[in-house]
Amino acid sequence: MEENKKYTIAVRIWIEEADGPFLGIGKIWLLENIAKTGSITNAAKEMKMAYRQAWQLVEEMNKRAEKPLVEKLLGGKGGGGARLTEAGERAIQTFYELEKKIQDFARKETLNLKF
Amino acid sequence: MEENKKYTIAVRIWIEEADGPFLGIGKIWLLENIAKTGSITNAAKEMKMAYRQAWQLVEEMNKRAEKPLVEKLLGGKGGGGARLTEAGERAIQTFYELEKKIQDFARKETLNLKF
DNA sequence: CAGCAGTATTCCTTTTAAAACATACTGAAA
DNA sequence: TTTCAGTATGTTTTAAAAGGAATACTGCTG
Repeated sequence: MEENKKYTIAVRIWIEEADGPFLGIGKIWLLENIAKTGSITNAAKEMKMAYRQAWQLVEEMNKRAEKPLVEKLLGGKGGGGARLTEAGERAIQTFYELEKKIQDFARKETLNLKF
Repeated sequence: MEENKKYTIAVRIWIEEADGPFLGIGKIWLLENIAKTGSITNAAKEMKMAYRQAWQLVEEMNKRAEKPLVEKLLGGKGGGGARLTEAGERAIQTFYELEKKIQDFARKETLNLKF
């Protein structure tokens, strides 16, 4: 009798826009952490990511979405911060809904993979 | 009236095994090119990939599949070559079937993405 | 037994991406 | 008008991955 390894299917989704990949799980995590911490700086720390990169991702998202997903507050009490716009909140929801549907479907389709 | 950008959903699937990602579209292409050209060398050329890397991918596939996906012929007329095993042929089929099902489903679920 | 073409394998260079560093700028509040 | 924490941005360093070069091996064939 031959060996019986276990294989599973993995699915990754992201949103494409005219200029290429627009929104995947990485940016979604960033959005969530911005919402949670109130700033890009702290979100980046939370994710052990450089502020610089986090900031660039936010810039890109805001430019390529129809309206900004993150509102940035410059200067003032506490130096400022960042928070999600309505569109930002919706983006998270939409993404996870889509992801769940597709992954559930994929799991259902997977039985007895052999290689 | 506001801008109306077009967003689409993209899906990528791959097969996981105990030690992590096992088989994705890249290795599938390699398998196809080996089948088409009869050798790893020519498959690599076709894909503008270094022989070295192609060879490593084949090694990995063969080790982690229950049985080898590629049969390698060493020396002899024409120096040898490589061809797919039954399991290799089946892997390609299985992968594309799964991919098509899931992508079709994803496309159906996508209407009117807004960000 | 020399030639050949592809496999097998090591080593070194190059490219690229990520991370780290540095430094202005902003504006509310004490 | 100085402090402060976060945003904004350029530069440099480092690390990792990709690529290329070189060499040995294999076994049929003329």
